[in-house]
Amino acid sequence: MQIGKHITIKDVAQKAGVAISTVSRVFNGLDRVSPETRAKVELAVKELEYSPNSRAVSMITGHTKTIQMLVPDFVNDFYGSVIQGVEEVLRNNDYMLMVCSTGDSQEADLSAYIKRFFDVIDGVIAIPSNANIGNIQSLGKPVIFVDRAILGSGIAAVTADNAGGTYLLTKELIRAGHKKIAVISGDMQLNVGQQRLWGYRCALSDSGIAENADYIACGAMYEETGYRSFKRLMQLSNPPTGVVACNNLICIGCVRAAGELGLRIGKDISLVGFDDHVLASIPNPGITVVAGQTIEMGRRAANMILARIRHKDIKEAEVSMPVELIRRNSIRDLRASPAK
Amino acid sequence: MQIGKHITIKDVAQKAGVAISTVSRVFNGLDRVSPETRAKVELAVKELEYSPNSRAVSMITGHTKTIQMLVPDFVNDFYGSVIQGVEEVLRNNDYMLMVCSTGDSQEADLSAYIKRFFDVIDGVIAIPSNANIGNIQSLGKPVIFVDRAILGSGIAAVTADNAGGTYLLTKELIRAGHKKIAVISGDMQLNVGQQRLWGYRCALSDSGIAENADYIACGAMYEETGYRSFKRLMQLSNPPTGVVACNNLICIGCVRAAGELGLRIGKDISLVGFDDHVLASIPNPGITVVAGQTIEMGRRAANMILARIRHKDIKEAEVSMPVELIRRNSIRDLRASPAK
DNA sequence: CGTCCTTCGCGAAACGATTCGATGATTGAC
DNA sequence: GTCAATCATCGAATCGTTTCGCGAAGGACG
Repeated sequence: MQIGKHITIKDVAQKAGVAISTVSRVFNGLDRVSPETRAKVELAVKELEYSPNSRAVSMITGHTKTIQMLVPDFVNDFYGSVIQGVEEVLRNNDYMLMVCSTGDSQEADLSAYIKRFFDVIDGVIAIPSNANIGNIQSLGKPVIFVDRAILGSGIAAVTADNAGGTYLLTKELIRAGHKKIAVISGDMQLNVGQQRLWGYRCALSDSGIAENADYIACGAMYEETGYRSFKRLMQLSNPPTGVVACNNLICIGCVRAAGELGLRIGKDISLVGFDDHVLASIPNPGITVVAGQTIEMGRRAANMILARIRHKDIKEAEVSMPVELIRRNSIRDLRASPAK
Repeated sequence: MQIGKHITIKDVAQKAGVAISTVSRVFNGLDRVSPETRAKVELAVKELEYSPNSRAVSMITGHTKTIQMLVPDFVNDFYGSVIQGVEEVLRNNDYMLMVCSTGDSQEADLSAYIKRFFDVIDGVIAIPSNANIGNIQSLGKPVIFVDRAILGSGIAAVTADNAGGTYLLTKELIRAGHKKIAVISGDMQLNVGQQRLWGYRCALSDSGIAENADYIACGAMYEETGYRSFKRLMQLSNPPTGVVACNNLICIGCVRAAGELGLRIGKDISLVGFDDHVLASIPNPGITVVAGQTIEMGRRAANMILARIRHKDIKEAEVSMPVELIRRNSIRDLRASPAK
């Protein structure tokens, strides 16, 4: 309608014939206002289509109703799901979501990103890409990690049941008669990498299978890691018959490598993965995975940060979300027919 | 460090022994300041680690250095790529990115989302999910559409060469000897749906192939549409031998349906798609697609909005980005061996 | 030596809201 | 009828900046 100036509280006050402070009081409703005055003001507000300028409000009140979210990138749809959950909750609570990608770089310092926009945010939700978080907790604003936690950082996190997930996955291979099982995991500085490897180890030792150092590959949680490690594993003189891929990207890398090597998944090689994704869900052959509720993880994180903003004294808590095994056709049953 | 109050310009002024306005001037460097004074101030700024409060700045200057981005959702990695490009440019220009998902709903009114945060943004970049854009251009802030344009809305847009893409795709099928070619496209209200269908039609008529109404399916650009339409097409008494899927999701739906029907892509049925995605790029069999530079589209849009913020008088312009054909193995060559 | 002009720095107003203490009107009790 | 208490409303200060107008100092010139 009007391209020019925006309606201010002053305009409303003038139109309603009351003081500025009175208009403010009918909005924030702390103090009592007589019914007639309130009616006059509300009429003016409606006619003028007034809504308070949030910048001005935040100067006084100190809060901006904005949460900053830091993710490694936006292209991985796993991160996308988390953002989706966060944004949903925030929107319903009249908060805004500011996003920032930190990139893959191992040196990216999270606290630098936060400092940059420090004065316009009330809190931070981050998916850290490394353990380099600077003096994040001294910033004085609530921070929550999602998907990955940083051990000993004292920062609350919402994660998947990492160890439980790879345990299930590995057990599934063992149940089908596999003994030579490899794992491809990520950075050991992050809990995801550590815990997912740990679940694999537990499953092995529970079943009395000895670990083989050659079968353990660690890198970063990227497709490249999966691709390279898979090829290396297959070139071993005594290659594994089953592979546990510790995230969606690694799994995709494995599939790509298998394709190039002419290995049929579910027949020549068995593959299971952490996190569900399109490639795994299409029955060709369809890959057995454990899947967490990624959107729900985002929702939880958002609710946690909101709670911390409202009540400053909430202490750290780690939320671990259950994962579910989705059986598909990527495991060859070695009990039926002997290994090739 | 200090949990309590933040450092203000006042603290800097006091420490440097100058007036507040002087500090401001060394920051904004419009007016001249003597070298010694400047040095004193800069020292104080460094020691105190001062940075101006952007809320206060924006109260005066009127701009917030924040762009709002509206997307249907965050899970589709196509949208993710666009966001990635936008965010990259914005970050490098010291702008912030606020995101909001509008959902799939056909009634979602874009201008309502914008109004909600109107006073904290300088401009809007949107991927509209329908043609219901309200009185968006009367808002008085620059708006750019990405991926999809709305015909006759008078709003600038960055899109892929839609017609050109499906033209290439369809031609590729024709070149391999296909004559019975179906297309699955999206909403005809949006230019994507229209133009992609148009490219298919042009390719057909250029090659003297008559259109068959049964072979044209329109829905929404979702997996469900691809899945259903593909199944319907295959149940026709005279089914097509080739299918053009007009976006990544539709293509995924087709692959899923083909799998369920036991049809092998590249053998029993030929499939080509608009937009690249993981499923298409894995050689199993690998799907021929046309791919736009999605991240680049986001970058362009961001640069356009920045330009419009700085120079208010830029008039509308439609940017169409070229697409590239990526040949893989999803087309059966009918010239070599007769159709089964 | 006085005047004028330039340069540098200061103080105050303004942006749009919240909030607290003050004011004036109304009411109730004695 | 007087005084105190209550209630609705108002005005002013405040948040942290930018920006404009003005004054002081100092150099150039007649």
